[in-house]
Amino acid sequence: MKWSELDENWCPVARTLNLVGDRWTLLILRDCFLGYSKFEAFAENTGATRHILSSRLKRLTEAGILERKLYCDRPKRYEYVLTEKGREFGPALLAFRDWGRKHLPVRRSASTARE
Amino acid sequence: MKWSELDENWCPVARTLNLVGDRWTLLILRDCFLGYSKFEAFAENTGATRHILSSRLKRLTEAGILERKLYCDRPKRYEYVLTEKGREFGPALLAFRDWGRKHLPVRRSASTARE
DNA sequence: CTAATAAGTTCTGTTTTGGAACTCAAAAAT
DNA sequence: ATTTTTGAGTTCCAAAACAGAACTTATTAG
Repeated sequence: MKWSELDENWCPVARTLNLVGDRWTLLILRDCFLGYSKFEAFAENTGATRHILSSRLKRLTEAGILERKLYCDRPKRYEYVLTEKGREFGPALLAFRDWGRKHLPVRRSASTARE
Repeated sequence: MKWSELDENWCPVARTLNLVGDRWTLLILRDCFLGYSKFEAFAENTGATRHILSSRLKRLTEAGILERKLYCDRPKRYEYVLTEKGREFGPALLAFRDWGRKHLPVRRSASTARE
């Protein structure tokens, strides 16, 4: 089955997955909720290659989840910010976070006391 | 970055994605919540190839999200059922469902009145 | 003039995936 | 008694996606 055929799937979970259900896309959205908006920041925080980042940001923008805004005119520089539609995806990420906190604790070396 | 390096990621969202953050895995879990448990049912409902299904079920089982149970002795037949850990993933899927219902309505041909 | 920064694009080699066919064991149908 | 069917996978190959690094473009800073 081609992934794109899920567009018209009767199941709203499947339709959602078709759009944002891949590894990097969800990490990019996490970054957005953490307040990041720049290409370089996404690259650094998610670990995605610039290649993939580029394709995912394009998709999220076309889907109206992110908006590509000019924040510097010369030279042209763009950033990506959540739209209302994108912000409403927050609960899904919180559910992931909560489940991960509870079921996938990280054995933390003393030096990395974050989270 | 290798995906497996996310195992020890400081971010619980990233750790969760490492385990279940791919297309087919989440559809399989959806099926589990809908009450399906058989290999053939997953194959039919998700549209995943048997190849991928096999690998994802293995991963979910090893992670303690599903349990592989013998339900027929001769011939040997196994089914996959959610563990408590797996059931607690429900809220995440509900969040996906809700977002999909709201933001990705399907233009429905009269014949497919479901959902 | 040279280097640095930001946001990408291009290139190449490795992985993962899609799709179909095949296996195995036992039961049901002809 | 053979053939077909069922369920749960495994194997094979071509096609698609991905990782990593290098390159581009525009402009400012040293």
